[in-house]
Amino acid sequence: MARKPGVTAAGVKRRAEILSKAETLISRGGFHEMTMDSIAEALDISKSALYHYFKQKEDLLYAIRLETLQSLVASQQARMDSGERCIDQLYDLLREGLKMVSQSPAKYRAIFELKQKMSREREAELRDLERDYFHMLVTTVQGAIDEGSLREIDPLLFTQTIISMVNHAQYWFRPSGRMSHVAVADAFWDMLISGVGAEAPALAR
Amino acid sequence: MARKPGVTAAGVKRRAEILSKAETLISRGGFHEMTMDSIAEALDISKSALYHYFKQKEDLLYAIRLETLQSLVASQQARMDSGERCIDQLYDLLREGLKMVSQSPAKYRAIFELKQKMSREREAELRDLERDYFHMLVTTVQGAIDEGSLREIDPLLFTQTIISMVNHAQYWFRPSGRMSHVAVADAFWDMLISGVGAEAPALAR
Amino acid sequence: MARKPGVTAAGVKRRAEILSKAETLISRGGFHEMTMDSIAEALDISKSALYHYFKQKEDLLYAIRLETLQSLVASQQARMDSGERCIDQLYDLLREGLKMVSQSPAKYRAIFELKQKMSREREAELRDLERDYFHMLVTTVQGAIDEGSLREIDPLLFTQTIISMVNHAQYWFRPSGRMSHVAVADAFWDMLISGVGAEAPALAR
Amino acid sequence: MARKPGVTAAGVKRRAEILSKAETLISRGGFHEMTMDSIAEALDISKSALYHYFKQKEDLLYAIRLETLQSLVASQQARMDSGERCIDQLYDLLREGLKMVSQSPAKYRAIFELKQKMSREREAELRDLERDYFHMLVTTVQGAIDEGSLREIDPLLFTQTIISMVNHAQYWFRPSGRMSHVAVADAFWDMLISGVGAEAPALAR
DNA sequence: CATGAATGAGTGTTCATTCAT
DNA sequence: GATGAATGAACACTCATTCAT
Repeated sequence: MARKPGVTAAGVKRRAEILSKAETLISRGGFHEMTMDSIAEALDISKSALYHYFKQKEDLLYAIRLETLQSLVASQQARMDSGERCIDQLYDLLREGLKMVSQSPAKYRAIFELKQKMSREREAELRDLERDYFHMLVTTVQGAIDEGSLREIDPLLFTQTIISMVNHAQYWFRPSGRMSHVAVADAFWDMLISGVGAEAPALAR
Repeated sequence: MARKPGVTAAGVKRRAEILSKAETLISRGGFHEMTMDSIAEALDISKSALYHYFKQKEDLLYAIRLETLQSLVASQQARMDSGERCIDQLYDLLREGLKMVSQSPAKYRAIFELKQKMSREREAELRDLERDYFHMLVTTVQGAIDEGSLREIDPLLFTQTIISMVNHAQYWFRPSGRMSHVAVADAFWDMLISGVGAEAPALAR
Repeated sequence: MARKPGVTAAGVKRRAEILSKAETLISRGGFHEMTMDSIAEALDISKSALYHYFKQKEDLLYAIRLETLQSLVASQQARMDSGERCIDQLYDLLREGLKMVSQSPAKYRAIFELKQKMSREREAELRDLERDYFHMLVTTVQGAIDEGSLREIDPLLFTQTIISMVNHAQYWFRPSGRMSHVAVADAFWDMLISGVGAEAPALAR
Repeated sequence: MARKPGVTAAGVKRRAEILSKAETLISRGGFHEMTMDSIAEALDISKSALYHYFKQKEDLLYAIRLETLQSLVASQQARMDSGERCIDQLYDLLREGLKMVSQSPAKYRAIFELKQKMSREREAELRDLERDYFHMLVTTVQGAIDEGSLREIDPLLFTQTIISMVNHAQYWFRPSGRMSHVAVADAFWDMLISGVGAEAPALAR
């Protein structure tokens, strides 16, 4: 795990501050804007102090991705444990996802753009976690099919569709725009569930 | 004018080689992995030769984004001029987009992740081009509604949905996977048009 | 504050070494000959170590000019506080100036040729210091007039004359030459005070 | 001599344009601002064309210094041939010098700051020319002493004094200031000839 | 725990110069 | 004569990382 044990209370706090600042720096300017120097300067501590808590830059990246993924997994687990219908869980996922993207794009960048520069083992570990998360979602989609809420579609592709919508929102959604994130979620959901075709689905192909 | 590049046939070729190599480097590793050094080394030319064709790194980025956007605009324009039904144009867009993403992810990174580090004017110029492209798509969606192929949905959100699907595919689609890009396009299209809800749309909300 | 330089005794020493070496390099070859590389190499330290003490080349230039100006101001202040007659202070200024120019031309280059390439604020700050120094000299000249040692001449022009003599000496004076710097100062002083005209000043105009 | 023969009339003109532009670039920004690139760009010709007329940067510098010195020598020679009294020639020298410095500081920078980076022979050649010029001035000063216009002073030091005044003026004189260059010349001249001491020369030393 | 000192490998960029056409 | 192509050496500056105290 390679984490410095936050023995002191102050130490634990510091560690959290560092992680938080790192995320902030990633959120504006992306991956390469987050330098050890900039973190140290922003927190007004010495670079050496930084290396006390994270002995490599990779450790920081790893911690961010790990915690983000774990929180995603935890939220979904909570939904799955809630007894809600699967179809409702999926709607919640979409809405909460859009909320998160609009509030802290860094989180999503962390997941999708930080994959580089990590040691084999850690990369594998995180990839597994991601896979676990993806499987949870797919399972929920399958559950929605089984419970009769969704028709017989490809569960993987539908999962990717939801993720696409959420993830891509970071590039266009503005909280100050004409629609709230809830309104967007509802509109997306309506299109997904009912389809966009006219009555007689005179579709190409 | 005393300008440099692309007067000689050899020069034109070199410029193209550089651009192509730059795209390749962006496609694996993203923005910061494309260094002037790495391009020069990969093409086995001196860095100074590089600077003969592009006076700044930014110029390279600009050229890539510009040419990519222009080709996207041109394809869509071609579709709009073809006399095809709008709904069919949209399907083509989805399929061609997935094909492009799967074949050269760099193109899409170029559009969505290269936006930083550009001078005001150029950023504005590209943003306008992007807006133009987006408007073309929205217009086509509206056309599909008007021609009776799509029901009355929000044209902007549906456009974003298609773009999301295409763009996000760079993160998960593998040409060697179980489905071809055409199969994915068809499956996506089916979900979008017919909706994913079961008969009795006993949906949440 | 997390600032770097000059906390350790060793650090203070290094900083001084760097400044000194920078002055030396400026003295032979002027502004552009003083490169960060050449300083680092001459001191046998890494360039990064240099940047530990001075974050920009400009900072080095600034430090040199600042310290030089401050020492000039301090010397003149000392003379003004000494109770000496103003006329004697001016002679001292001339003699000390010639001494300084002959011993370390870099100091004077620093003042008169390093003005470029500095940020607005710093340039302004140094310009103010220069102005202060100039005003001190002018005040002393005026004092010499008031005390009856000089006739009613333009104080500014006479101040410029003294500065001219001192500054230009860097281009011709050699300590190994036929006259010592004291002899030069005396000869200059004699010409200035008594004038160079013959008895009957049969001057042009 | 190494000059490209300006065979064509257009060629001669080009050469002059280049020299002129080079001087302009030196005048603002000093020696290192004059790059072969900047000259070529400013004149809208290719760098290769530049190298047609001056095959090294040094040739340009040499040409500038040479022509400047030659024109200085020529002016002084003209004065010496004019039959004017030596003392009047010296006044003219001061006034013309101040005029030149105020109008084109580049000329003076060329003389005093361009000395570096020149091959042995050329440096020697120019140094000789400078020496010749200096000797002409010294001779004129001696002539003024001999003709009874100046008292018995050190001719070399007085010559340096005049040069100092002229040369240093580039650092403080502004044509738009309170005094014209003629007024400055007159004031300098008055101080020099009559001296600045009060009646009873109760001077230090 | 924390700091300042120090480093090596880049990273974008400039510049004088050469050469084939 | 003139141009575009190409180069190598420098240059200011950055960044992740190590170490003694």
